[in-house]
Amino acid sequence: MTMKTKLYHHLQSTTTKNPQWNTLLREAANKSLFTKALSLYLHMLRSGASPNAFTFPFAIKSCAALSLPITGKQLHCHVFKTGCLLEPFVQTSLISMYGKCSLIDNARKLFDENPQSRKLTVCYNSLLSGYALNSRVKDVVVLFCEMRELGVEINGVTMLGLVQPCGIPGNLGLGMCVHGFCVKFGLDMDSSVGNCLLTMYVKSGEIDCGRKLFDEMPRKGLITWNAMINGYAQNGLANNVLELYKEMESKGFCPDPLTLVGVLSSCAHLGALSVGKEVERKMEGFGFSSNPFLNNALVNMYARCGNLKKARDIFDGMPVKSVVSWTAIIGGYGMHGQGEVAVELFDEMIRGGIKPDGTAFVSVLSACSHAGLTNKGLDYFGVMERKYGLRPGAEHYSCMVDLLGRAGRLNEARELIESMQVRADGALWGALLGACKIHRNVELAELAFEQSQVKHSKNKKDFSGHWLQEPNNNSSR
DNA sequence: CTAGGGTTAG
Repeated sequence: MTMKTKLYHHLQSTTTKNPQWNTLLREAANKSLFTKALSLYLHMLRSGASPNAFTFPFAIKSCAALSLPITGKQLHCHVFKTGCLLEPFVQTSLISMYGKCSLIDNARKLFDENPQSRKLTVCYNSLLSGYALNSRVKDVVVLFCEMRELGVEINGVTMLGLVQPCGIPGNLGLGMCVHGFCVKFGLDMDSSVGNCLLTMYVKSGEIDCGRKLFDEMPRKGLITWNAMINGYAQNGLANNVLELYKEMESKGFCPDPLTLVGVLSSCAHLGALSVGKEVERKMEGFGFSSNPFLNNALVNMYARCGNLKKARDIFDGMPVKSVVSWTAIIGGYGMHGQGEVAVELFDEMIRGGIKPDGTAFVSVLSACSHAGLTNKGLDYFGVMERKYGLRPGAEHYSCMVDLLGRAGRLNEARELIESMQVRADGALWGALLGACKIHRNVELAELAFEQSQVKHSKNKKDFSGHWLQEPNNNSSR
């Protein structure tokens, strides 16, 4: 091949093949085939074609979805070299990628480096959603105020960034204020904003507010129904879940995996095995059988309903087991008196390289407690903070009090309570009271009873929302 | 830029 033909081939590949690569990349990313999208991008580079402003966003999006910050940073370099950084489509995808990879400061830097950012709603929106994802509530509010001061248009996506972080406990006051803003901007009936507000209320435990909003929403979509169903499920209102699920089906909506997750978890709580089995058949019928969320919920459902064999079969058949899958099966063995199996599984999980979280420790500690494996439980409790850096919460102390209490080691239980750094809750006093009853310790029982009667407030710290001024009718929109 | 999900003692 002569120099001339080489050059010709090169030119042809960069000019005529570029649109083809872009199309393939876009299609892969839009189908959520992110690994494929990234490998297409690499193929493209190797073939000599040069990426452009229509290439980068899809590659960057794929990094964000796969949580690959290092590849993301490399893409940032490529963007810089090709001079596409000022393209809003490219810039917003980079900001979003940094936000999703928890590199929010990089996102901010990118936003600040481009003076054009402060004129565009989409740039603000991408940074807002990054702050929201990283629970940086104050930054969200400050940025929103800045938008209003500069007169940048506010749209539904802006409000999503504002509403999302209000679902975390303690932010409900701000959330209600934000809801007011949505109404004033006429965006509360925007379906995504409405769904987001609904989720915010149910996550804050304000299930009645959520239901009111749900009933008022004029155009309820599948996501709306799912948000309400899962809201009930997360608040332990399992009967409401089944009722609403029935209503949803009667209205002709077809459930998707998210619907069925909430329904299955409620079946688990109610011990409603027959409904659970019906859901399992539906899963198979709709082709959701390999959904890991649904399989975790299914393992939990069978375990809680007492069918440990079925739970174990599903668990064993799962190709990828997360800490949630392990927690479900460990808890299942634990609550049915097979603490030895639960402990073995817990150790097997650790040997397999899965890091236990606070919930996994709750399930193994309670398994030890039920099976009388007192010292084993004490070992786990010790290792929890020392080895895994997990600070025990009230729920862990409750398990420990239960564990020590059942073993008759009431003084140790008492000492443990006295040494606690977290506030005791009703469950802890209940566990102590139960132990006192078994071991006939009247004096300690009196104390436990007294304490268990104290109302344990849910620690709802309200933001006053005074950072936000009332919106003027003449600004924005 | 873009709304909804699984596991947790008593």
